[in-house]
Amino acid sequence: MRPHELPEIRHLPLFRDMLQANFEALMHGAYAQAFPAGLELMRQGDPADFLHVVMEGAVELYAHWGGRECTMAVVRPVGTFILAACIKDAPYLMSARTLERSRIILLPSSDLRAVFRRDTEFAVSVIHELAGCYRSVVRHAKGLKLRTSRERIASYLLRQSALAGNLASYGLPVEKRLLASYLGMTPENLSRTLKTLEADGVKLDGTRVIITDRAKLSALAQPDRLIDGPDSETPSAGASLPRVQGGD
Amino acid sequence: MRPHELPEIRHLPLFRDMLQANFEALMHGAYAQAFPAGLELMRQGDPADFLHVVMEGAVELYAHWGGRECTMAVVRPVGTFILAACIKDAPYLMSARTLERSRIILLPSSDLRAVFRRDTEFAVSVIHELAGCYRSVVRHAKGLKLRTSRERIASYLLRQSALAGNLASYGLPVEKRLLASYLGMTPENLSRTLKTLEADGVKLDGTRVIITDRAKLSALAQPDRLIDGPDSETPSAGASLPRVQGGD
DNA sequence: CGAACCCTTGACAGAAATCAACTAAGGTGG
DNA sequence: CCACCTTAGTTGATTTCTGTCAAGGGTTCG
Repeated sequence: MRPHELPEIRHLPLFRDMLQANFEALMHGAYAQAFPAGLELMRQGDPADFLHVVMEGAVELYAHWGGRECTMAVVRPVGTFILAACIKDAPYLMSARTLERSRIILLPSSDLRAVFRRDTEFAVSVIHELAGCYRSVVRHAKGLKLRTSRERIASYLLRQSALAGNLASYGLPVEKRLLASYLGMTPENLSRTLKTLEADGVKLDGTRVIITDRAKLSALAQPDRLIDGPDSETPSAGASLPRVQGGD
Repeated sequence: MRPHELPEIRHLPLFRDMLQANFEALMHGAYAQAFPAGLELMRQGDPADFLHVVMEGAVELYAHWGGRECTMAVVRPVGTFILAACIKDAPYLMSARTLERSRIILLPSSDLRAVFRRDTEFAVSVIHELAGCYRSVVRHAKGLKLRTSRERIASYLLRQSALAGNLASYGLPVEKRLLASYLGMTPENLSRTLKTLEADGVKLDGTRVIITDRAKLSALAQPDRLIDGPDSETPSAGASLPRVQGGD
């Protein structure tokens, strides 16, 4: 592990309140590893042996069933994933692969479970983390069930604009096909719908998003803090940049 | 609160491991209340002041946006809901209404937060509960994104059959329109698709489900423990009967 | 008995997946 | 440096699926 990484981890909401001794114990069993882009880190159904912390790069969490596949979330530095499976000592519900070359720290889940049993502050942090993850997925599910794909795209674009500081123009953080899968549609559908959205105040130039009429776009997307969420409640990554939507 | 209710609550996974003194403290601020059917218990966006424990009856958790509405879960005795919002002291993401006449116990969320800060065993229970809720919603989202509505219906019917002890015939625990909403479709769509499923090994007679060819139905539904879940991981309600799928 | 309400069915319109072809960009290897 | 290959993205044609609107049958409950 690199010298600058330890304090970065320590400052994560998940680890910042625990006793130093326990933090050190937890980190003692940890090890960092670099992975090339496109590597499958875990497959759904595998036993959960390690909590993963993304230090550099990006990781896609996805699910598959009956030959189909869909993106569930993207985790960026500094964020953690598969906390829930580690805690329950249960099989992963999602697979994970690197989207770029990534550095990831692995914490043995048995250590994790041992430490929160003796460190109440850490237990409270885990509780908050899980509650945040839970609410994040509920929001995702609400979006899928209540909004049309057109509305999901519009609100996604507005949400990203907000994350970029309410800029009218910003770059998409992920490939379009991944975005389509995350939003629950096919790439063809996304492509076509994006084109029709030009009439509603947003235009795409390659990977560049240009909001031409925010009011109009908002009228369509009807952003709602109970779906799109306030920044304060972004899941694992505290002040970082979960560009698609984190989660565990 | 009734005399028999306290031990029932005490035996819930969420409360069974905490210190007796803390359990008593928690219950001191609690009160039970009876509600008629069809009453809105809370509206999404409201502040989370009470953890709810369903002792009798049934509660529907649902979400709304832009004039639309959808069912997210049904909670039955003995189960809890909105734990996550209580912990984060954040607004509810879902509304709740009684489906039948129900008895519900309300625990002030401030007491809850105070107690798990000083009772590690309780904190660990909360962690497990939340992790279970999280995994439950992830499964729901996976079903929505990976399966067609036809497949969702088929696997739902098989899942319920399993809960009923793998009976070939059992009664639907909820109204069809609610089921449709839970499964992410319109009542009309459910009605029509159910009819076509007669060719795939399942028949409905009113509210009665009759599985005529389990192998054929399974081939269509392709039940998957990473979506449909093993019983052991049902969310809040331990050995109880979360007929649609619990959750918080 | 009447009024809701649930469920079903039909007809239709809209949305989305699928299949296929084509472009453009990036990377590889000669 | 160029030819080649791979892959993301777009576009079109088509089919399938799904939501919507409307009407009718059945049940429950006041």
